[in-house]
Amino acid sequence: MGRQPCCEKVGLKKGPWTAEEDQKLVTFLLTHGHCCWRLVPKLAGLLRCGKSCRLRWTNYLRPDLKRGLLSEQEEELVIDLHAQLGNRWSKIAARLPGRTDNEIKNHWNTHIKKKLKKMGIDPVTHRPLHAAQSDEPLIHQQQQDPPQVRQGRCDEPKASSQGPAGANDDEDEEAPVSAQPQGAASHASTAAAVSPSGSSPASASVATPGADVAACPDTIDLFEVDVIMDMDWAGILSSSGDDGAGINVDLFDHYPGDGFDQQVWM
DNA sequence: AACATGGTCAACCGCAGTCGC
DNA sequence: TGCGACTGCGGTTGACCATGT
Repeated sequence: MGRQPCCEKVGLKKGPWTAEEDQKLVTFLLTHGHCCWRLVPKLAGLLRCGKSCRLRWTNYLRPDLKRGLLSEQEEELVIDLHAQLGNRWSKIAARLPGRTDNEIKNHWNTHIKKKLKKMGIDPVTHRPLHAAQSDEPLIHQQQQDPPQVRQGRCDEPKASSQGPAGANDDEDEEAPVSAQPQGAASHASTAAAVSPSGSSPASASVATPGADVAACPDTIDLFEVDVIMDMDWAGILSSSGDDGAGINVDLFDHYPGDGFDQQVWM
């Protein structure tokens, strides 16, 4: 028997997020954090599944996200990391603070791939195209092993299995920069890192969190995302009913007075 | 000016891994 | 130990926008 779908599909909205939905989600997460994503949409008053909320948050709404094109340096790093890690975008993203796996994946597929091909390099093997089948050494020298990780995680037994090469599977700990994939990455640095360039088409209509920070209540340090994530959910849940169905939380109650200007988010 | 084509990127889908009971 | 629930990840899709004809 198959697993239940991640959410009851009935009545749930799909497709692009509206500014209003973004606002609800951001407001809720910044206020309460999330205990389990499944509950977030219910508590936040969204007709979305938790998965969709998580994706929207991690790929677009997180305050510590950089926006705009990858710099030359970042691009080089991506190529380098791809040569070592293969299509493990989340691992690669962990090395680029403020960038998401989705963003890097898209950039790879649309820009870097072409660029490499133009340069005569096979984007998969990172070898010169004409020598793709030969035993010629890889372009990126730091590869001790052939790209055994090739396409995705399925090739390795599992990350936690203390992989064959301990040296290789602990990228996480040796990551020079904030390797935490989630908001934990860089509270202090996030403020500086946030650069809501708003170059994305969608960003014109949705929140640009970095800019909004100042408008949020001072009771919440918006960059303490991971702290927020540890907030008292039990209390929230109990105060809002436990079946989640009849939850009726006024999201903006948590913003004292007019300290939070909803319009700022738009 | 209208249409066609290509590029970009946000969002979805489904599978795999992890955790708790 | 097995099972189910939940989360995370990578691949893919489709809508939107820009450019070319």
